[in-house]
Amino acid sequence: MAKEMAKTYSPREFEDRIYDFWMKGNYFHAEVDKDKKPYTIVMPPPNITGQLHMGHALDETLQDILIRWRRMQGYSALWLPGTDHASIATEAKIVEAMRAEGLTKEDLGREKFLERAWDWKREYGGRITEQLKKLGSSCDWQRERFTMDDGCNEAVKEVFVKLYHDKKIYRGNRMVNWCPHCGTSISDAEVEYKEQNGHFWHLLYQVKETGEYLELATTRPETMLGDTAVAINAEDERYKHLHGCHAILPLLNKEIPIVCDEHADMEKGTGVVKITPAHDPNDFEVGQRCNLPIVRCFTYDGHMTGADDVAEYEALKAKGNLAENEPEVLDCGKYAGMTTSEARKAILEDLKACGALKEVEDLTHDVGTCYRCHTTIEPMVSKQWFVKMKPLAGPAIDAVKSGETKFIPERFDKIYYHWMENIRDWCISRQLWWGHRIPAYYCDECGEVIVSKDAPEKCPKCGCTHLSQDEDTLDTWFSSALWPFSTLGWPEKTADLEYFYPTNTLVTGYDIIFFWVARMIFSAVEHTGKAPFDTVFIHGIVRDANGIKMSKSLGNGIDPLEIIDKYGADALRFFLATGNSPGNDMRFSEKRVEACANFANKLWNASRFVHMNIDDFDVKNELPAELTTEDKWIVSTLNSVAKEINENLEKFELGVAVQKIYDFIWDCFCDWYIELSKSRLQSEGETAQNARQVLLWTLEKILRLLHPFMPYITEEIWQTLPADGDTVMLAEYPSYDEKFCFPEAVGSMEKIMEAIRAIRNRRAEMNVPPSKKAKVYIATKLPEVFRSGSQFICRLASASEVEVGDSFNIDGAVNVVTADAKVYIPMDELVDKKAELERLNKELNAVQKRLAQSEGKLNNQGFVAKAPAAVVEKVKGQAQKEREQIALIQAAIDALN
RNA sequence: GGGAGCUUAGCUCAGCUGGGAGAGCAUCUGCCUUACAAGCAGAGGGUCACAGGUUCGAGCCCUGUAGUUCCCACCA
Repeated sequence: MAKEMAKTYSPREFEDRIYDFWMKGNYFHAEVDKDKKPYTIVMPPPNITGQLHMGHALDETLQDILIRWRRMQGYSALWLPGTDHASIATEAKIVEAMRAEGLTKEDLGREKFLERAWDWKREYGGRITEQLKKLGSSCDWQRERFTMDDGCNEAVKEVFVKLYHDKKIYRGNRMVNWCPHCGTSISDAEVEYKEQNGHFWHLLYQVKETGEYLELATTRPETMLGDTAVAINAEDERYKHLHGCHAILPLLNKEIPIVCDEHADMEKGTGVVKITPAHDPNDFEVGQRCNLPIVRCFTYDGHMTGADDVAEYEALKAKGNLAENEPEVLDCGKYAGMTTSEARKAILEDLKACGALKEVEDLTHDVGTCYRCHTTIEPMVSKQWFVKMKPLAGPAIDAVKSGETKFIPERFDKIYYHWMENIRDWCISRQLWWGHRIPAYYCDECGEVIVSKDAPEKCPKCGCTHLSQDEDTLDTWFSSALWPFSTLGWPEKTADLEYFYPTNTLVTGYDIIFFWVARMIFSAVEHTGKAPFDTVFIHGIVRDANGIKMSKSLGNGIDPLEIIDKYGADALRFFLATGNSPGNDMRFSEKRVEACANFANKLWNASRFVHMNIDDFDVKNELPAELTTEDKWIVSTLNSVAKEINENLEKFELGVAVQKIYDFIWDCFCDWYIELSKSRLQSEGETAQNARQVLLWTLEKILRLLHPFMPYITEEIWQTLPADGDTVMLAEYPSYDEKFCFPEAVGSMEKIMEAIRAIRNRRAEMNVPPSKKAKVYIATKLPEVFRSGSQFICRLASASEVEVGDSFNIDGAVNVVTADAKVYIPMDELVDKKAELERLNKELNAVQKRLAQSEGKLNNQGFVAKAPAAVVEKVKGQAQKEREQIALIQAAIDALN
């Protein structure tokens, strides 16, 4: 029955094989099962462009631990995997690949480009999921989804159309963040602010009416061509005489009004601000308030506008298709066609030449950059689609306030509230081809806008059949926001949706709370009426050994696959789960991974030991009728550990749980129980057989307990043991059981262990090798306990013989005092009286200190009156033991003198 | 400008509702004790950043300070 175990632990030999075994057994698949409770996790879909990194490894490991634990507890546990189409990242990859062939997007056209993109997806999109499998992820691969598959597309269109008709999606010219490199607008959340060294250029604009010069400062002088006003504060005494006057824009010699607006802060600089409504968010607002024209002087690919751009604008105007806030376009003349940075240089030179540049000041300021390509963002007025956030944010805030969804750790709810409460409308249109195309159609004839899931045949207004679909696609996060329910079949009312939704736990890093978590919450509340998950379990990022964020550009990333190859997936998982507390960053440490692999090796060898002892016998995986003290101790300890681990997991304290399993396996099982069992195993008949059964039973429980954390090794070992079932994955997770509680046996065992430790300690201090055995006398009030433990004292504390009694009077013996016993080890030749006295006095001192502490508490009326009775009792017990110990040590000292 | 986290052994970090400070690595000592030298048995090492406060009792709760990291914010 029992299979062999390989002599050495080499994870490479079995991890892939075990994963195949699970796949073949279909053990990851979850079904609607009315007899079970559902437990659902939807995987944060990694980008199809992605390579597995430590962040994924952490995220996946935490999810897999939770899902495996719940599955073993008997839940119908669904972990739904998938990938994200990652519009900007993927499109950039494909464009880059095309550049090598000398092709541009425009050369190919939309259709051909998309064909390439899908080819690319088919070829590389599965790479990341294959890598996830290496970690042992027990996802239901039958349900794998993609954010751009038909189902998700259906959900996206449904949501878009619905929101449009509810007036929660609108289209218009607004200030957006424009990335000249990616050639698209991006949302506020996608802008990363980075501190950069820059300059403050002080310019002089002459006032037409008075001839005086107004000094104003700017960090972006090239925008001056688009200035349509100069603003001052209405209250500013310095400039009251200028109300209604005009300034002359240098270089263009254009007359622009001097307006009064609250934006001009009297306390800052000169109190005069240039206003460029087309290229600055604040100025756009000023423009709206003061009714200023919007003049655009940058193209959407980061150059200065010229005659062509103006012609385009004029054509649009002639057709009567100018929308509200449509910016006018300036012919920048000599600057036309320059990049914005080239234009900056040229303009500054010209300003200097004409005396309009007063001075240059150095400064550091935060500059918005694109989170994908890190190009400086140009704020631009542009016609885009937006989601109106105010009506969505309120209910989403309530979902967390009411506790329907809770963040772990809790502090992240504050971050969430702050963002939601101050949220601005979400720009969702992207000037990209790879993504969900916006389901909006325009009548070529009358300009009517039709938003519908399917392309209309004719314009409902004028009947014209020439309609064209909006060229833009949606923000990737628009489809990710629907992920928890679109993947379960929404908008259809499927059985899956009914059973598995709302999902239970969302596991993700704090870095995408805004991008994703918040948007899933408001989307789910809006469209399903329910929060998408009950718990958001937040983790930090994995940094390198020096605490630096791992990044491609720094080249300090550590490839999880290499680590897996070297130490095994179990070791990596165990490392990621250990010492990692919710919401906090962690450092990668190869040393610690190695320590985790050593732990796996330890378990491997312990299992081999059990095998050695059961293979030639018919051993049942059940506890014998008669349990010895040490049996009861290990069974009872295991029972309490199982209880605590379940409690810790319920509270998402994975790191704490993992530490407890580690300690139990290494200390309790390996270092103590196995050692304790050896003498029994050498005997005959029932005694040995019972020991074998307890060993097997305990090991089997250990494998179950550890399985969610180290799935491979536990499965590999489990399958060599005589146990019921095909896989440890589906064995019941150990939980607290009152019938396995043996507090008395635990107490006795601990006393024996304390004595053993004390003896070992003394022997080690005196450098006595284990081979030198000595008789041990134990004076105690609990003779039965120590008599029953004498075999262990012999074996584990190098005693040749143990004699237990009330008291002994032995000269020239080494003394060891524990809380419950005084131990004499007669080793005349080794006893150094002076050193022995010194040690005893040191010990006496230490115990006296502790007694003083205990008595201090007991003499404190406040403590006795207010502390819980159990605590007071405990301290009383301690004080009593301490007094006894002092007496024993004192006696030993007296005997030596 | 606002907010959050962190500061515990030489290093990296745990420490769950307040009730005698822990792990891994490193260091030192002794062991090949027939599962494991990727090991066994021991040892040393901490004013829990600092200052107040609450409490019978504080690493843990409150206030402040310092250092550090991060997030948010339209400051020209």
